[in-house]
Amino acid sequence: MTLRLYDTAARAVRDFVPLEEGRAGVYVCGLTVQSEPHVGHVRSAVNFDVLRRWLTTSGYDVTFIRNVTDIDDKILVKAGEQDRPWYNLAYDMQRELDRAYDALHVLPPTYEPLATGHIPEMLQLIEALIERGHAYAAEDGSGDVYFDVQSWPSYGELTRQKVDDMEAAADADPRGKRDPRDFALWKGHKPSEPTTASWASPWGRGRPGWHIECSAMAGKYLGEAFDIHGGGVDLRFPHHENEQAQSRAAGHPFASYWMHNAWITTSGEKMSKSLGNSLLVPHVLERVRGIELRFYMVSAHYRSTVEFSFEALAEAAQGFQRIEHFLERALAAVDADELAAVRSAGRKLRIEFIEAMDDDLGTPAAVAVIYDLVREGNRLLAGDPGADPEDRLVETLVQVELMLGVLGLDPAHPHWSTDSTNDLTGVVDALVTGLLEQRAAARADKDFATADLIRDQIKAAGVTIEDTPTGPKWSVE
RNA sequence: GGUGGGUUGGCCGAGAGGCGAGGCAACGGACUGCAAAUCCGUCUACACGGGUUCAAAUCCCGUACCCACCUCCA
Repeated sequence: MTLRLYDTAARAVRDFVPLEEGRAGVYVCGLTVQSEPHVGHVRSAVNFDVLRRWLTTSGYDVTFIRNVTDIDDKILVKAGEQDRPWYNLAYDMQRELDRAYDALHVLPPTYEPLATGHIPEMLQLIEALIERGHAYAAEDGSGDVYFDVQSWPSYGELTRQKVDDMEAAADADPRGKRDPRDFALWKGHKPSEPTTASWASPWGRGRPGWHIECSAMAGKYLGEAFDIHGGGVDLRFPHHENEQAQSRAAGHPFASYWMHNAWITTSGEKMSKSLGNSLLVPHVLERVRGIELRFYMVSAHYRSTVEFSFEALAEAAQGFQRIEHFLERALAAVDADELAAVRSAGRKLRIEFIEAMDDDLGTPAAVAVIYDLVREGNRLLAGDPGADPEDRLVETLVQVELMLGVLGLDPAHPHWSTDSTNDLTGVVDALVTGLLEQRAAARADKDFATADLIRDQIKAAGVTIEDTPTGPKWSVE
């Protein structure tokens, strides 16, 4: 069984064959840090985090690069509107983004390059393109440098478009362009823009075009040829098409596989920045925990559009809590030494889970495998004692832990430890325990009215009581 | 105009020629003093119209509606 991935360029699921055995180089387009991240942005990060984790689990030595675009038109415009330096805005938003990634346990990439830190690499690439006759400096003195689309016959190959069918850029102030579809590699400095947003180049001061950044950074950290390039569907054109064109025109084979995650939509439409604050990550995290939001995203396939709703999110959270609940109960029921022994013995993942993940990261099917095991485990917990050899429960528990871990969803992982608990646990425990003792006394006297009253009061405070064979347990809702 | 994707049960969400994905909700049962949690069971769906096939949600043709990209976008 080998890993198969959907390759946008081939428009088909293909066996993953790395350039170098045992290693995988992945480049994912990160964000332009111009505003706070919403759930859609984070979906991409979660999807590719799952890819990264699965590659690692499968034994690959993964180099995972995700960039930050920290200079571009919008950053300059927004910073201008807010009357602050553009680099301050970009840095602020970058930190917001980091917080959002962290809240969803998106692992830090191997390295996260900034566009502004790689100007020399970009200039080098642009010069190579000019030498090879695939780029030219505008003759209007603007200092712009463009990629010459007509000079590269396979332009459009990634998205199967013919140059002649493409609509010319509407903004096309044709200026120094030879063809309206030519795109900027380098943008000459404009007097209206801050000088801090410009760098010296053979064509005068200026700043890089968007597409060249990724080509330069991918090349620097992954080499001229690497395995997987990812990003959101919208990036296929023009961004990824242009990246590929300019990299290949410069003589670099570039990416072997192209992967694109689908959107999270609202009301059937793409989530755009004009939607306001309701879907910003911190806002959504007021309603559910980070691990629940991650579970919601992982429950859908990365290439399927997800219609976001708080109802669906709450449902997912509900479902996840059932898994967590099983974990808690099993952990309490199982012999600690035996558990430790089984854990350290290094169990293999269930074949159904592996097959699901190998099939183009079939996380929905993988989650279904987890639920099947949770049910199995619950049955063992509920059922005929004596009939069950306890090690089956231990095995089931460890399997569930393993699978959740692969998906970045193990609630026991230290990363999530601040998520649900807080310093008041001890205080609440003392209070609730006192009340539970009163309830127990009432129940012993068959005074159920009083017992239920106490339970209702506790519940009203947001604490749920569960009677177990070993006595009542409480948990905060 | 060109390109890519979608329409699945009350809801979410997989699958991609034959074996009832899974979850949430609801209902019935077991358990419980009653609950909660858990288990068992019920709810047999694939936009529409044709076609291919022993067999179609899945393939083919057509229709309708929706979304995305071709301008910044995860």
